[in-house]
Amino acid sequence: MTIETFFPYQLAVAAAALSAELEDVYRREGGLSREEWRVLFLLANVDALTSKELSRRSSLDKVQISRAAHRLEEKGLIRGAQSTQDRRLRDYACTEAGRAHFHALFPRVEARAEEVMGQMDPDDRAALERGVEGLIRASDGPD
Amino acid sequence: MTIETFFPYQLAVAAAALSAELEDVYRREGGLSREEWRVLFLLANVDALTSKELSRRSSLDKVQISRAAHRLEEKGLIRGAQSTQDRRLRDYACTEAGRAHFHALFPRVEARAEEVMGQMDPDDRAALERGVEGLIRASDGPD
DNA sequence: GATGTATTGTTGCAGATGCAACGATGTCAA
DNA sequence: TTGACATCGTTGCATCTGCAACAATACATC
Repeated sequence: MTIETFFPYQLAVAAAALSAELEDVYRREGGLSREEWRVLFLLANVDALTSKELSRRSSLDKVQISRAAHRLEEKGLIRGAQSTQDRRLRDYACTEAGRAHFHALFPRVEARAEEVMGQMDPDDRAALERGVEGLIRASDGPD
Repeated sequence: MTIETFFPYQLAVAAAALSAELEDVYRREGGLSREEWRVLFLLANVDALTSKELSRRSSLDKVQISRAAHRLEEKGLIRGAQSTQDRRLRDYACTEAGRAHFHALFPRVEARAEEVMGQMDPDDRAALERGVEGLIRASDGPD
């Protein structure tokens, strides 16, 4: 048994490779960290989300959300305010500048992803997409 | 388009979930960081490897290898010395304690991986393994 | 050999990260 | 209403990480 054939290692390497490609785009061309990218992604297509929902849907913890949101506010890409329904939470929404920034950036990120995924055998690619969904179901599954 | 259906995000989440499960084992039960785990994994099954080979085969850069190797040496799990063939490099080898530590730890890590992977539909699992190999080939491919 | 260039491991340092603690707020039972 | 407990966002702090610089070594060319 060598590490190159140990499946969890293979999965980590494959995911890191694709992630690094995309991060190269939204960091260099968009000036965003991975956490900021995820938060902006979530907010760009909806009216507003609470910090709690952002955390759950981005797979980031509350500290990461707090810090990423601060930086995005400083950049003028989102704005946040104390929630009126539960004053422990904060409601976040995209600014127009944030929406524009995201919609300018997203096609480039998507294109880079396609550059990598497009090199795969189509059947391998379909298998990967199916398998990843299966693993996600198994991970947050009913245990 | 929401982030939950964006494939690169799904892949990152799935990989992070499995990785966190395994890290929980080799960190808590083995006292190893992810970098230390990979280096020990590589050295446990061979006579010796140079720092350069460790870096390439572990997908870690030279700084990470240098620091992980230092910590493993402090713990008495590996030993290193300047290579005689290329004195810029270092040769690393497992100690007996290191080999014993790894072979006591590995089945537990493998078992945890099986706990997660075993919850997958067998066809999904086969698809995942095939897809990951395909993505790795596409990543370090002939481009 | 001498010299210039490339590669490797290590280290310093600035920035990022994870964790625990804290105050503020909400919830629920009495 | 009061009190006990839970949840949320933020902040300090210790640690980790990535990046650039550096010294040592190897290699190619002359």
